[in-house]
Parts: sequence; structure tokens; C-alpha cells
Amino acid sequence: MIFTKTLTRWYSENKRALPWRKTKNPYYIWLSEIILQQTQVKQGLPYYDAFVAKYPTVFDLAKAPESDVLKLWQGLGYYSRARNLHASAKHIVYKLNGTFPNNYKALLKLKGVGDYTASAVASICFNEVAAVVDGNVYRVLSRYFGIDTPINSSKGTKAFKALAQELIDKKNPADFNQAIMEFGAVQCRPKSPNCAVCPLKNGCVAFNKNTIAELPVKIKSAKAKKKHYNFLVFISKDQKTLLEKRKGKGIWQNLYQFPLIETNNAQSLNALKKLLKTYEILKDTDFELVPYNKDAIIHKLSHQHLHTKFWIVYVNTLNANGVSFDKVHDFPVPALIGSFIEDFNF
DNA sequence: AACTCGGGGCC
DNA sequence: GGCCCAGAGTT
Repeated sequence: MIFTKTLTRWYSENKRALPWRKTKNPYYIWLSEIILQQTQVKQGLPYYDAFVAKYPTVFDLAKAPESDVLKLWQGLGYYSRARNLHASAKHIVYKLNGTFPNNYKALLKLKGVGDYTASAVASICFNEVAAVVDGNVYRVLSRYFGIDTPINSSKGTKAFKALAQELIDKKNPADFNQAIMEFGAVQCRPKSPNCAVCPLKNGCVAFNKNTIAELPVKIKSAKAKKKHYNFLVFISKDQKTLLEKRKGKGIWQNLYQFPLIETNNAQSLNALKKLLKTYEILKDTDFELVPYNKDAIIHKLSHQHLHTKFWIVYVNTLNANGVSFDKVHDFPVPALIGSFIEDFNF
């Protein structure tokens, strides 16, 4: 088909030189695909290099403590990717005897590997004819074929997967999959795509009907909820502070933070001081409370806007859980906390 | 089918 | 402010 041929030719002439394109080692391809989930190449690239340097093989990754893996992942977001990456590395090493899964069905069983990643690794490393469907593929196909089925409806998911599977180059699935994604990222961009020099514009329905800007169609997601976070930055006279590990289901699982008080609205100095007097750690001890930032820092996540204040709590001593200032940098923390730690200059 | 999970970059 | 990004897992 002309679409498939044109795309693979375009790719051979225009592909970017990226480190994971120099190898077919499934460990490296898997690693790159996990890092690139919901993440642009520019943002993921330094993390890929860092992981390859620190964990050159799946055995090195499997041996590492989870906390080290999260530390290296710090700042990239979607931390379940790091936790699942590590868990799957351990599974491959200790349950599969270090033999990497070598087909779509087996890859799909790994934690953190869904339809997209299983297809990507299977096609790139093992030449399996498994079409990838990511954000780029949705965009390219919806425009070229003029499809307005919402890409995030169950109907759309199935339809685009089937279409991609039909179009994939059966002789060279690896290059076709990478070609259509690269084309979406570089040429058929979400905003201001470069239609002027597009090799597919003659057959592109959206280009010819001038509906490029309307495609792909996507069902809107709910607006982000506003939350109020008050972080307590304890400072003791012997240069220690407190960090706690986040547990349970929510954001930043297994990362560390300063003790947090979530409130329904912004707190004044006096209101927070009152709250702290009943706070377990401070029940019978004197403390001094000083706000660090006057205006709340608004940290934006996909589904939450965190209106954040850091409060410095001066105390005489801390219990055995106190963390020396020079150790603070060793903990994996969310970007929001990391920025504070840098700014505060522990 | 809807919701949750990050952070950065663009308009 | 809204949208997007080499998506996956849970409810």
C-alpha cells in the first residue's frame, strides 16, 4: 500500500539518531519504551542514558533497591513505571532465569507492559508483526483516513489498532512501527503540522478537507481538582529534619516528603499553628513556625493542582527518625519537594 | 467506561 | 487556562 511504502521511505530519510536506535537488545528497547510512555523524547533522553550507565543489564537493575531506582527516576513522573520496571526486572532475572520474554504474548505479562509496549518490543527486537498504537499513531491515522471516532473510546481503541495492524509492513514491522511514530512526532504534529512538505498530503483526507485541526477527536477528561498541601519542614538544633515515605494508593507512592498536612483551604500562620499544637510530634514541645513561601506554589498534575506552602518548624530535638541535612539529598522525592530542597539549600 | 497516575513544554 | 506526550493499571 502507498501509505505504508511512503511512510517507511520517509523514515529512512528523516529518522533522528537516538541511542535506542543503535541496538536491538530487548532490555534497552524495553527500558526506552517504558521511559517514553507519555513522555517526549527530549524529556526522557537523559533518563535513558542515566539508566543505561547505572544499570547496563537487567541483572544490575534487578539487584538494585527500589529506592535507588526511584531516585534515578526522580523528576520524570508516573512513578509506577519505575516500580513496575524494577519489579519486572526482578521477575525476569529470578523467575525466568534471566531470559527476556521474546514475543508479544509473553511480554504482555510483564508489569507495566501493555498493548503498546509489548507490540513495540516484539516488533523492534523480534520482528513480530504487532502494530503499535500510541498518541502519534492515533493522530496520523485519524488525519490521513479522516476518522473522527474518539481515540479514547473503547470503540476507537479497537478500530485504530485493527487499522494499524492492517497497514503494518509485514516484511518490516520494526521500521514501520517506528516510522509512523516518528512521523507523528516530527511531521504530523498536534499543532502546526508541516503539511507543506508532507509526502502523504495527496492522500490525506484531513488535509484535503481542511480538517487537520479537528483531528484526532478525543473525549475530554475531568478538570483537575484543587488541593491544599502544607509541608512541615522540621529543623532541629542538631541539623536534622523529618522525611516520611508515602504509602497507599495515591500519587508519589514510595517516594519521600516532608510531613504533610492537607487542608480544605489555605491556612494562615495562626490557624496552622493551632493545628500543630495537637499534632502528634509537637504535642508537648515548644516550636516556632515560620512560613517559607508567601504565595502558594501551584504544582500542576494531570488531575490535581497542588496549592502548596512550606512551613519551617524550628524545634529543639527530633526523635530517632531525624534525617541529617546532608542525607536529605539521597532520598527519592517528588519534583515539587526536590525543587524546595534545592532552593532551601540543605 | 471512567478515573488515576507527573512533569514539562507549547500555545 | 487547555492540550499533548513512543500508556498502563484500577475501579
